[in-house]
Amino acid sequence: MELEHHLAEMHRGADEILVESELVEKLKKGRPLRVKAGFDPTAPDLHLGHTVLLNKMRQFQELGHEVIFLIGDFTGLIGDPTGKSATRPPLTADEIAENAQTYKHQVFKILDPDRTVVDFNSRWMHKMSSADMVHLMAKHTVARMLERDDFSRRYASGEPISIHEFLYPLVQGYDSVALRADVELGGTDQKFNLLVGRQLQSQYGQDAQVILTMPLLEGLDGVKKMSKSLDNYIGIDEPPDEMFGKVMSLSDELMWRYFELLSFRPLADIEGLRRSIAQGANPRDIKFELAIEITARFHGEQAAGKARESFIKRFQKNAIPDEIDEKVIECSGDEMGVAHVARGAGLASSTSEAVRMVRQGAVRIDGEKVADPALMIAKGADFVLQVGKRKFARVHLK
RNA sequence: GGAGGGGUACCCAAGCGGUCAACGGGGGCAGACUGUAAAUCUGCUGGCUUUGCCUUCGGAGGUUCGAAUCCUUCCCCCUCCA
Repeated sequence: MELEHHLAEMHRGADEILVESELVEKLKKGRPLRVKAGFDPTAPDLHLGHTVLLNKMRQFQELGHEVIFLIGDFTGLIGDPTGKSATRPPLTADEIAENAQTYKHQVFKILDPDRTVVDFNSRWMHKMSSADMVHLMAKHTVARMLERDDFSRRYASGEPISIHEFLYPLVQGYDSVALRADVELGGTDQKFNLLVGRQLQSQYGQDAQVILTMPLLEGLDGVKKMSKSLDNYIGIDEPPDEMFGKVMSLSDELMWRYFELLSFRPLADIEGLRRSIAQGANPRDIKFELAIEITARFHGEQAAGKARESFIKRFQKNAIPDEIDEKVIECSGDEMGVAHVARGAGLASSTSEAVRMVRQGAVRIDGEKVADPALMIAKGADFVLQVGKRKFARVHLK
């Protein structure tokens, strides 16, 4: 009974569990499992996409298992294999330590700190000798490496593959050996690497880990995976209003995906919500529920409620939100052009862009549309400046 | 080591001496419409002291009244052969 419940929980949201029978065997032993999940040290700003995995880790903790939050600082030193940009400068020890702190701060909004071991793969990788490294490399073949989708695709289409990229799966797999992991969690894109871990463990005489993959969460665009570099993410440190607003901007279709992967509500509940829309409920109201649940998780119930209020105010009543940033802008002469003010207030990234915004009718002062890009504002003025639908600032020209 | 192909704005991709801040597509942003969204339509999409000026087509030089386009050289990537 107990076992079946365990398994059912583990299956929730999961894409694959390999090999399930081995998982059952491991569970039957009755001891807590060592569950590993690796994270990249260079991107300590977590977003909701990462939390899909964190939620799963938390679930394992709740089921009584030991979770290892592994920071791949060694792997990070090698450099990003898929990055097109110039080689990433290696992180210093200080930077890594700092990132680790940020990680902890963010991760423990979801994980239970008392039941989480934070570790770094440099702990064993730095000690590894060149000879050991050669031994490790000897455990895998080029042909098998090329089985990996992205490698084979790149190879076939003539894109470069650096030798060191082959080290990635090996090192990650070796981490499982070093940690004697029973289970490794990861995104579906990690499947290959996770499987290498299994293989290496057997070759090093250990029981192979079970792997559990979680789907990748699509970003705000609904197509590509959520990522910082694509700027389609919701960061878990974002202010409540921002977070709420972003969830509300999801398309109706995408909303269900978020319910599935991020909500803690029982699946039956979510089915109920779907039915209510079929029966004529406004999808917007259902989206409110999602936005509240997610915002409350990171900012508390109260902040979530407030975010909802200001959202309604801003969009449904088209009013100016209560809490907006105040900006004091230094005015050198007697007056200053709107475009400069907008740039100065951080509402446009360049003067040229600000001018464009005005021409497109996207700029408002105290709710009034600005028509002339050359409009001058007198020194000492106080007003609310709006660029587009969501960018506001209360400005004082000093 | 040899032969060939290629490096253009966020991405893809035209252009191959002036009319090029650079066609087209994607993406993004804005406006209209909506339910906030999607779809659709329209516009914008290097910067600035914005009816004008400045910097951009892998880097550096050069030819020219004038270069993304021609020449030299360097760097990088790909393919085939060894």
